[in-house]
Amino acid sequence: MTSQNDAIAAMTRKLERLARLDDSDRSAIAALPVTVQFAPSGQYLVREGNEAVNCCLLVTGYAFRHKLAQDGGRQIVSFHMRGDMLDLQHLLFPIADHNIQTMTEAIVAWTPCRALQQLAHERPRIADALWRDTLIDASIFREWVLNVGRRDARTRIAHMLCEFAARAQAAGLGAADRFELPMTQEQIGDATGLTSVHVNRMLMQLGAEGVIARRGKDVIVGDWAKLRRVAGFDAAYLHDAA
Amino acid sequence: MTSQNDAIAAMTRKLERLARLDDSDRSAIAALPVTVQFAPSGQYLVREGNEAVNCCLLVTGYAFRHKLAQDGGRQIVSFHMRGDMLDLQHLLFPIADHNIQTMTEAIVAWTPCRALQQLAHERPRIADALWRDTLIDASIFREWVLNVGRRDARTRIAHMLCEFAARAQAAGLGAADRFELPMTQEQIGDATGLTSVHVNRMLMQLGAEGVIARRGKDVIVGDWAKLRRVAGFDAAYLHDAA
DNA sequence: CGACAACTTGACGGGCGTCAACCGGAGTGG
DNA sequence: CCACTCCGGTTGACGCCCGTCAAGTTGTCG
Repeated sequence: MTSQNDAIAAMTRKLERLARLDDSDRSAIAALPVTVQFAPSGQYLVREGNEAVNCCLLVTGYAFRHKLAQDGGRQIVSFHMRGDMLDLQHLLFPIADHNIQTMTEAIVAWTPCRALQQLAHERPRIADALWRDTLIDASIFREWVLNVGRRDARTRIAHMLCEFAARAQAAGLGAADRFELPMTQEQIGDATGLTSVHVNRMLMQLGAEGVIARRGKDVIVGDWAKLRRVAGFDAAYLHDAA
Repeated sequence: MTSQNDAIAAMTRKLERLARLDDSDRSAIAALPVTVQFAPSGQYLVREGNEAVNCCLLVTGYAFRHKLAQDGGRQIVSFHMRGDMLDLQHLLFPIADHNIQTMTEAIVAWTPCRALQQLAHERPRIADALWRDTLIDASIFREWVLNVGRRDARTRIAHMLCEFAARAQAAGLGAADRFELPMTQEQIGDATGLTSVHVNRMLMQLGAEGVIARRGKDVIVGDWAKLRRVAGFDAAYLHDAA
């Protein structure tokens, strides 16, 4: 019960940041049929090739999208956190073209794609919000193409840290100079097109330079200006999603 | 005059492939205010940081999107051809987050973003078509992240060729085994995260293996099965846009 | 406290970048 | 009509960043 309300509240908060909603929009969102589910770490939420019937909202925890190359190599194409809607990329397609998997324990809320589509058809402001969210995702994908295509290992990882920190803070997670980095170094490697060994080398180097420090899964940013400089990070591509 | 009709026809054809339109949809599209422009090769159509007021349709010719890294490195994030709408990625944002540039001489048609937005609000089928188009672009971005992140040089280039051939054919350009490859090897390098020198080496190698042959700007595919195998190409991510 | 995943570190090798030279075709101007 | 220029393509030599392999350490959970 209460977790359903949490889910609705999370979605409303997210959409509210993307477009100006009125009360009737908010009550239409509240009327969505929602099923809440607990998911352990590593659970698949969407599988490539399967039909995406329900649309998934991440209420708590972290998840990531990934695709597999023919040789078995895995490429993570985005990370997701509390409040993110994970299936809008599939909203108008029958078949999923990538996988989504939890990275930690998570609570997810499912709602039928049909219901969301209908909401979008009836309510232009909600349609705009959903559409804008998918466009921000697309902008992030483009930045990732640049990241893996044209930056060296140290820069790539620094950039990934900047983006994750910015988004985490926008989602109300972590503090200005400290946030949780829930993924393993192998997952960082799969996101940046590197191996876990080399990710480790670069993280150690950034640590030795005093740019970041690590306490367990937490990252403490010692020098934001330098981290941004190393990363070549400009948050414009996040379009105020952060 | 006639080129305006060409532009409307091209857009209608494109949207028709993305959603089922009726006559009223078609006449609404035909009523869009359109300005047709000739653009020489290398012309910027959209600049990062500028406001995207008008939305651009590519009537003939080729174009590409790109972003610049801090060190001056350029990453091309997509190629575009006849019939593609180039600004839907900016439709709901004030500021462009990447550049779009022609790759050949081109004819482009401009229509106010506002007019398209309004059309989308009034006509759910057109909204679906436009939205679906942006989702396909996003799916292609994800595949490119995989391409530059997890495939070696030869595979990357082969994959890029497969995608371009598939999309060109869907756009009614080229034959089953021969198509124009309008970009320079440096542009191929910027799209695949390689240098033009290495692109050349790989193209020569694919030629020596009999997979492809080149006649000027044209590519002749000698062995489709092998090219697809080398590339690890599966067209599912194009979602029948090809 | 044992098992297992994740992290850490070192040695070595290769794929691709860098630099440099040369070639070939298309456009240009005398 | 030919010489000049320039851009793009082609090829070789060399070196480095990062992958690979392997061993050891730390941390966590049962």
